Amino acid sequence: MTAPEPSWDFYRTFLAVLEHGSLSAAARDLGLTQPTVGRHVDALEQSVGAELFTRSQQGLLPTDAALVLKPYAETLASTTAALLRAASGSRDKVSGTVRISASEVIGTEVLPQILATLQAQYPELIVELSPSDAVEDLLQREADIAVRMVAPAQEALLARHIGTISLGLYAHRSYIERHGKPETIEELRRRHKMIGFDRQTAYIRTMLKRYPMLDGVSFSFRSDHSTALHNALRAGIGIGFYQTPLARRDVSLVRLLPEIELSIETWIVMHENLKTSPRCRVTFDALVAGLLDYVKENDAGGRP
Amino acid sequence: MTAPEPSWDFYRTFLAVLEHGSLSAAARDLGLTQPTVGRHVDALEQSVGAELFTRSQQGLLPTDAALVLKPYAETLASTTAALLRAASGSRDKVSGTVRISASEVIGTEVLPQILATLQAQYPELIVELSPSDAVEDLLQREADIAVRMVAPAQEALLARHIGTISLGLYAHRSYIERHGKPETIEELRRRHKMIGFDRQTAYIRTMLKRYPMLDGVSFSFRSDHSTALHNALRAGIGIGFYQTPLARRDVSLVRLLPEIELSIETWIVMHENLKTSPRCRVTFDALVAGLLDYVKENDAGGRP
DNA sequence: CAGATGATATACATAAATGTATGACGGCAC
DNA sequence: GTGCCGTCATACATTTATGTATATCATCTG
Repeated sequence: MTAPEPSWDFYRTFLAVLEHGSLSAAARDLGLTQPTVGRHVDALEQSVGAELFTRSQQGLLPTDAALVLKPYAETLASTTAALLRAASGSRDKVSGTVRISASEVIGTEVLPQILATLQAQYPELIVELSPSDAVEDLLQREADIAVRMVAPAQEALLARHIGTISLGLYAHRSYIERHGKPETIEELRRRHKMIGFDRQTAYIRTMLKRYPMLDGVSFSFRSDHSTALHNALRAGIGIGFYQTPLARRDVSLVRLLPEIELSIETWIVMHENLKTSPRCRVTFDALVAGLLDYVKENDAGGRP
Repeated sequence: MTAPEPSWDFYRTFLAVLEHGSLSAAARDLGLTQPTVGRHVDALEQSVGAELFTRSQQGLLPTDAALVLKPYAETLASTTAALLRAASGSRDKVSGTVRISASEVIGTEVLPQILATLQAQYPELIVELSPSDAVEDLLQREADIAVRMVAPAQEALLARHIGTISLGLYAHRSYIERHGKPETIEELRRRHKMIGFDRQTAYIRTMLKRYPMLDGVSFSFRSDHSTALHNALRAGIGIGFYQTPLARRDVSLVRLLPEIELSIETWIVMHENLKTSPRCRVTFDALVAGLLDYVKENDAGGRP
């Protein structure tokens, strides 16, 4: 009755099929062949006692059962990846791979510089940077180190509070030239176009909670992609929130309504048990130093 | 240069070798043979580029590298186990396996009754109960449902606050007959023996913080094992803290110094994405109902 | 409608992993 | 010391898993 525990490799194959939607595509990805992948799926279905896919000739459609199992398989995949990262590099030298998770803005605009100097110092260090506003779970080992905007509430995590990054309203010079400079919130609401996020993110809710009078502003451009938003801002499409330290680096950006200011807390978080790993240690330290520098620019040259 | 990703089965073998300390023992456990296990370890060492064990003829000693990888492998094992539990049972019927983590006291003294009625109702439900004071990590899927004494600080978890369990000082009637009944804390400190935990647990620290005058009481019996402690208490060895609802069930236990009272908060916690699983759902609900009943006994027949 | 493409399924040959049998070494009890 | 039991390592046979080749069907394109 009790089927023997399936080969753990079946889970890898299962996940690949789930992600690619066909045996053939999964086989290409895994470096196997289509019959083998098919047999793996058969065997796994046998073991778990449930149909995982409804086969058709244009691919495989996952059943509900397969979707239930998907997050587990994803955990397996991220854990094996983390294991291999942990195994990479020796315990004395700074070498091997470290995976960093950060928000899109921080990851694309701030971290590259910091990591560049780090890698100059440690040429054998390989950095995987995952700029994403989806929170990757450190406990599930999706990343080794994370730059986060929420306080970590986890025992097993080593967290370092960096400070507060301030956000202000900015527009490109060219926008101001065409539309003028709003001097009051009322003007902003009535006569100007804003740039914002596509979804009601936690960030937006925070903004409205702090500045309820902003409710009802019209948006001319929405995107979930931070870089696209920033490029839209720089292209003069409209007015948007921008991290103050970043804005200072671009002289063509003009601060508007300086009384409006949001702030986000920043932490750097790492697994407790990675602190003995030299590559994670130095990366953590470099991120701390670099981001402390970054938040310092909040007020540099600010109201004198 | 880049070794191909090792078979995920190697991790399972690796973990078994780590746990059993020898190729042969691991092979027996896995239902493989010793040469196969040896080859798996060889292959994994090749893949990660590090020695994992120093071989000797009385077994294999894990290297530092192996110890670094151990927690990852353990995560893999618990995840695969959770995956199989998730796959067990259909989505309509209450069947399959659910794994519950709880403290030793709750797990041994309180839950069996609750689970008995649950299983009478759902004969196809299989319950795995892990009574342990080590916190099993729900995010790592070591358990499906946990009864916890600390507030869960995790987004992805569905938590239900049960209430407060009160703890009081109790002794068995036979102890009182022999040593008398302490009427003051001073008497307790000077003339009585207490039963307590072996280590300085968080619980002990809480106690001393709340009742600093208890510092310096002498202990006649210490153990990390809650059941052993309670049996010692019932055997009349000494005075100890006991959960009030439990003590009420045993008429031979006498409450001492009723002004001394500790309380522990109780939560029931489950994965967010398990709430669609009928077996987890009904188990969760049964635990909630049963433990709400249990904490109600705190004050039943209390100070009138 | 014909033909190219991409999908799964099956039959068969091959390569790879596993098991069996055995040897060598070390600890432990008597 | 001797016998016994445990360990790992190696050589060889066998089973198992995998790859190759092919058939069949669906979809899209011209």
